[in-house]
Amino acid sequence: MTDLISIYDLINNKKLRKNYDEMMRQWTIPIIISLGNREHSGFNQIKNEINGINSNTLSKMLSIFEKHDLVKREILNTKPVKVRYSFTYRGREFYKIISSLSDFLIE
Amino acid sequence: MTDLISIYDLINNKKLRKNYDEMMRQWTIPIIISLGNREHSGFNQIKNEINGINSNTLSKMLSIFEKHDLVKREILNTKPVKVRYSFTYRGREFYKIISSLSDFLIE
DNA sequence: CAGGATCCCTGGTGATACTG
DNA sequence: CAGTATCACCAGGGATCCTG
Repeated sequence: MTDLISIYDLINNKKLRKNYDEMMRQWTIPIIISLGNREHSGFNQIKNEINGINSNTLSKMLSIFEKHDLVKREILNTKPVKVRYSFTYRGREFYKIISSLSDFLIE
Repeated sequence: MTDLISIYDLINNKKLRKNYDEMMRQWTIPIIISLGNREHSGFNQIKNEINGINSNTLSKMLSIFEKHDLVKREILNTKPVKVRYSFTYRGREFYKIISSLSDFLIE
C-alpha cells in the first residue's frame, strides 16, 4: 500500500517532471558526452564538436547544467578571456547515466 | 586517435539522435515507470495512474515503444476486448536506465 | 475499454547579427 | 573567444469528438 502510494507519487512528481523538462533536451546527450570527453572544455571546443548546434542553444544548455550543479564554469584571466567548463561530482554521476542511455539508444 | 574519432561519431550519431527524439519525450518517464509497476497493464490503468496525460498522447507513446521493441501488446478475446501491455526484455533494460535517471533527477 | 481523427497552440530550437 | 539579443518556425502535446 505504502509502496503503491510512493510509486504513484514518483510517477506524478513535479520536481522530477520539471528537472526532466529542463535537462533532458534535444542537445543534452551530445553536450554531456562532449564534456565527458576531456577534463576541461572551452565553449567553442564543445560547439565545434557537435554538428549543427548553435551558440544560442549551447549557451542556454550550459547555463541550465550549471544551475543544476552538473557543470562548473571557470573564467581564466587571459587575453582573450578563456572560459572552461568541467563536470562537478554530480555532473560525473549524470554523465554515467547519460552514457548508459546512449549505449542503449544506439543499440 | 581512433578513440577521438569514435567519440566524435557517438556525439553526432544520427540513429542515437533519432531514437532519443522519438523515445525521450515529456511522458516517457511516467509511462515507463507505470509499466514497471506491474506485470501487465491496461490502457486506462496506465492513463489513470498518470495525472494529466491524454489518450491521444498515451496511445502514440505506446506505439512508439512497441515499434522500438520495448513494449509488447497483447489483445485478449474478452468482451469488451482487453489489451494489455508489458515490457519486452529490452524494455526491462530500458526501465532500469529510466529508473536510475529518475532517481537522479528527483535528487 | 481502447484508442483514432482533427484542429490548435506553445515552447524549444534555429538563423542571424552584434559585443567586449 | 565566448557569448547575448531578436525574431520566426515547427513538432510535440492538449482538447475534443467519435467508433467498435
